[in-house]
Amino acid sequence: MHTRQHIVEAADQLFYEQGFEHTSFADIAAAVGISRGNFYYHFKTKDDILDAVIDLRLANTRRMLAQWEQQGDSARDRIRCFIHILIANQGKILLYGCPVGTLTSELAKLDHAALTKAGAVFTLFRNWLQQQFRALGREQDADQLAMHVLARSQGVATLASAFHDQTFIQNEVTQLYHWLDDQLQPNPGNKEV
Amino acid sequence: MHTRQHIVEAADQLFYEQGFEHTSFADIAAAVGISRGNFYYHFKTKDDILDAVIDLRLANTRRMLAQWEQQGDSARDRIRCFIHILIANQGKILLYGCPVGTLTSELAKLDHAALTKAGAVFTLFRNWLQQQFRALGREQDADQLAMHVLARSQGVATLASAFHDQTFIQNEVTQLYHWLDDQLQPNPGNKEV
DNA sequence: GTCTATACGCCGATAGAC
DNA sequence: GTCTATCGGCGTATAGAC
Repeated sequence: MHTRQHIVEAADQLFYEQGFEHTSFADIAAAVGISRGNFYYHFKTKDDILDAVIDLRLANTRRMLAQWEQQGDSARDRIRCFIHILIANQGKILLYGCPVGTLTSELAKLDHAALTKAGAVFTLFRNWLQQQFRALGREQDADQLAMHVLARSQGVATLASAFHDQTFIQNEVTQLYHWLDDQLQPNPGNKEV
Repeated sequence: MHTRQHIVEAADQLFYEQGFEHTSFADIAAAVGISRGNFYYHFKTKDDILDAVIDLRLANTRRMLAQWEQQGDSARDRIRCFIHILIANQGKILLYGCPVGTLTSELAKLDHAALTKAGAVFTLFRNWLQQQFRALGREQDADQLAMHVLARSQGVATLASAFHDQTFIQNEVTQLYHWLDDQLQPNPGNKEV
């Protein structure tokens, strides 16, 4: 029971830092402090571990979104919470990129069955952001705006990791905040969606 | 001589579609139509193949950028050439994402020595875009604008692949074109960059 | 230059003792 | 629940014939 959760948490971290395929049972076992054999009492296959890891990420994401929902005063502030992840997690992002984006990319290339499930984490963020933009009165293009924010964040994470550039994250986050405020007071001369 | 180039080209494609680590010598040998043993006459290690693949990508990128340099009438048109890759390669992008971004992400997680070299492809685009923005009179923030365009493109590729959404690419490319034109006629009310 | 045969290690997975 | 021992397969890489 306790061990199972330790395995999932260790795998979650290792899949992020080393990649899914590159992480072996030996790696996870060493991180948890158990033998390789004991492993199969808790999980039958490696794919089962991946499944559990994605479930953990889905649960963690739902909890985080719910927390922002209560914490943020306005939809604007809540969207800013999302954008702020780039700052809060910048240390890990500089080293390993975005955990959601890099996992889906890897699974896509592996043609792995869990790709759809991994993409569900993206969908959680997408729907949540969509909801916020609807609250801002952007019913018609709420989803487009949500995808735009997601894409901008992904790009920032990828480039920041590739160039190990922390200042770049700061710059882009500032621009994203400005972009968000531009969406609040629609300017007729502004061509941005 | 001839075989060597075949190997590099096949590896280039397979590394893109399947990932570097997931691609075995057997995969490349099968694609080229040679035996695994013959392989080692041309390359001593798998890392040597990766090195040659990155060299190929660097050369191809330089050629493409030089072509845009001649073809495009204005710096604006040349930057549009870059953005247009998302449309031109959308089929492969929907399946495998961006070849530059996904390779650097993978190598970063593998802690691979070739990571820096792989990042040089990004730098080629970055410097070229920087040059274009300088030609547009944006000397002071040319690099920031270049990184912004790179990041936006990366994000679009990642999300398009995750959601297999072709329309999303179209939308974001249109927005990028608008953003670019906004940079040409600086609007005092525009808070972007 | 290209082939076959093979060494050697790591991986995922299983069997069975404790 | 946890362990040790072990299997079969695939991976990179080597040796040597043609």
